[in-house]
Amino acid sequence: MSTNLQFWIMKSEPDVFSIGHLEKAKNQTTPWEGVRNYQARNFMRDQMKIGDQVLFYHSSCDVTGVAGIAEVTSVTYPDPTQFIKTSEYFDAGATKDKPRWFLVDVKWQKTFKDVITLEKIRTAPKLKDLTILKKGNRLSITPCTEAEFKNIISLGR
DNA sequence: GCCAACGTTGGC
DNA sequence: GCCAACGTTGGC
Repeated sequence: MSTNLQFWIMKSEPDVFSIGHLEKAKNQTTPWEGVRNYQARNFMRDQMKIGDQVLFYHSSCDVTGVAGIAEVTSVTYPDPTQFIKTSEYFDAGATKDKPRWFLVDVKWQKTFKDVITLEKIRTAPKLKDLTILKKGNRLSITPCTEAEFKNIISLGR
């Protein structure tokens, strides 16, 4: 594994878009559209690279936690939904010349048999510094270390 | 449904 | 540039 790869946790509400949706999507790939937070946007625009590994997190649902693995499969490009007037993600302040929102494509890799629950993650001593566990953290995209990434996956075994 | 925490907006 | 008001996130 190349050492310049980065590791991420990306949240999605499974009622809207789950790991199952991603697995069944065309090419098992989706543009990660709808992010309207500057910090999360900046991660996609400035830091994500093809091959980066993603933990797919289910939020605001019955069983919250990491539901599977995905991978970044595109370079950054403007989120097309910001230009679509009828879209809930439409942004009147964005133009094609000066887009405001950027995204990457994400491809399905694996769906865990059981969701690795937030509770399990929270009680793992090695994961005590994980960003999503910090008080008040609501960011939908956060980086994690390779060690944290592997530790989370190991909780499912 | 509640509510803490955070981000954004807009008046000044 | 400050900050109050408002909107959103997301666990519970």
